[in-house]
Amino acid sequence: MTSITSVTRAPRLSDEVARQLTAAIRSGEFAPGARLPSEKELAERFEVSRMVVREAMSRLKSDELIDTRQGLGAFVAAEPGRGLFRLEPDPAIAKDLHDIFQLRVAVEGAAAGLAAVRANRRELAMMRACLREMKVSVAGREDDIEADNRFHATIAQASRNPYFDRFLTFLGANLHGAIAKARSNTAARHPRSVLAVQAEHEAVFAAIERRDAPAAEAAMRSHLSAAMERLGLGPFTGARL
Amino acid sequence: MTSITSVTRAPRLSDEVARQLTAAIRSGEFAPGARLPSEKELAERFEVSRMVVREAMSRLKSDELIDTRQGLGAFVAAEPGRGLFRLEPDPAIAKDLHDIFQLRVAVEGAAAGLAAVRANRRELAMMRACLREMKVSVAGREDDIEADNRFHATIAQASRNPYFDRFLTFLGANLHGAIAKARSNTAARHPRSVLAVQAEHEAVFAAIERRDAPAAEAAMRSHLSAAMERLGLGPFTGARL
DNA sequence: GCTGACCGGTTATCATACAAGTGGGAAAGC
DNA sequence: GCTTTCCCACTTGTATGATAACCGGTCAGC
Repeated sequence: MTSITSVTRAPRLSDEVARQLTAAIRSGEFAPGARLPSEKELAERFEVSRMVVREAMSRLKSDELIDTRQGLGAFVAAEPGRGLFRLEPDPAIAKDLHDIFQLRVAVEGAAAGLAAVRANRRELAMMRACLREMKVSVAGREDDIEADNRFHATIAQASRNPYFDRFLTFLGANLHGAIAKARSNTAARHPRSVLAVQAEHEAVFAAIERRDAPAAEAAMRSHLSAAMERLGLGPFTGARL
Repeated sequence: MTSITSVTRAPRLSDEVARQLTAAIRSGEFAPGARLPSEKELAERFEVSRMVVREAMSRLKSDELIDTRQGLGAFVAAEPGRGLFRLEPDPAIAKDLHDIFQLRVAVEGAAAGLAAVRANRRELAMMRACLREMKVSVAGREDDIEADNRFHATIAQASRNPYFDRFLTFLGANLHGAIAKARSNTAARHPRSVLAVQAEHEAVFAAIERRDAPAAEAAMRSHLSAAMERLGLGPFTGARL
């Protein structure tokens, strides 16, 4: 047995039905406001039980692609996909990774600017603690991703805008896996870049601490843009603040 | 019959079950990786049929909150909610509206900066056309929301980053309803503010046309921040670029 | 012309049954 | 005692059929 690989598990029927219906709606085959065929009819067309169709519809409902009313039928939502922002599970393509990271740079930069205005003593103390912790690690020639993430998360919270916080957490969760992979490819970080990261972090914090919003935003963008380059994603190429 | 109001339609059972399960997972009652009770057990606990539970689970699956495997059970995802960013259907609260709009300011500002670098001739022509169209409307003392939206959408596309584009479309869809309501409250726009809007748009376009990214970003932020104030949402309070 | 009961079709829910996958433990073999 | 095999309980996936609630239109009755 030489070329064994993971077997392809049979996909669930409801997944497949949901996929096809979603595609049909997104492609405009069913226009907004149009009525979908009845569950019975769809069940016959897909050659599955009505339950499978119902489960698929249930998912479309939670994605706000359709709207159902008892006795009437299922209708394509006026704005299909509103209220929902999705990212593909694992952005393997470097271009996508670059684009998502770019979005993060913009948002987290603005978050740092807000944090400079709004951060309270507790949050400043937290950032300071993270910096200290990372500094210790730098001395030991390794990086402390844990403290790094905490530092960024604290800034997001200090923006006092829960939507910034939530969106950055969301982007982070989607980037972390890909970043870890990219990092393992480019071998371990050089001690030099560890030092650079530390300096960048300190620049961000210094600006926040002295309540200098533009400087904080610029420092954060500069830091993240440098991080992009370290990961081999190319520069930010946005506005140089 | 004085105080008649729209009746509260009985919520679907599967909605309610999905809501409670989602809350339980988000609150950490079921930790990541933990196994949920079986469908049978949940059905008994909620006093509904197994079908209802299955439909609810189906939605949690599509939200990537849980993962099910035949014969084993349902498990909370390692990172619940990763890959999905949701906004509440109708952010009625002014604070939320302000926060979401603030996020838009940050992202669309950056998009304008990117557009200044990357916009091609076709996109510049499109922006110019929108400006002309709005100018005509200004002369007639009314605003052209259609052309306004198209102008902003073109800038988002010109950023050449599909994630900026998609995210701004997403935010726009969620804000439009609330904005329309806020606008009807503050009566019709004054002719003065219509003129101001036109001037702001032209400033944004001028910066993009001369490939001045920082100026484009600043102009867009200034424009959107002014829009926030016109809607009674307060200023942006971010970094002044 | 208007009202109101009725009807066919649709979704929502329930109950039950069977198929298929999983893991553990009983039972058999050594 | 140890290993291997097989069986069984449990779980999710799918199918079927039935009932309730709901909706829009129809049509008899007035």
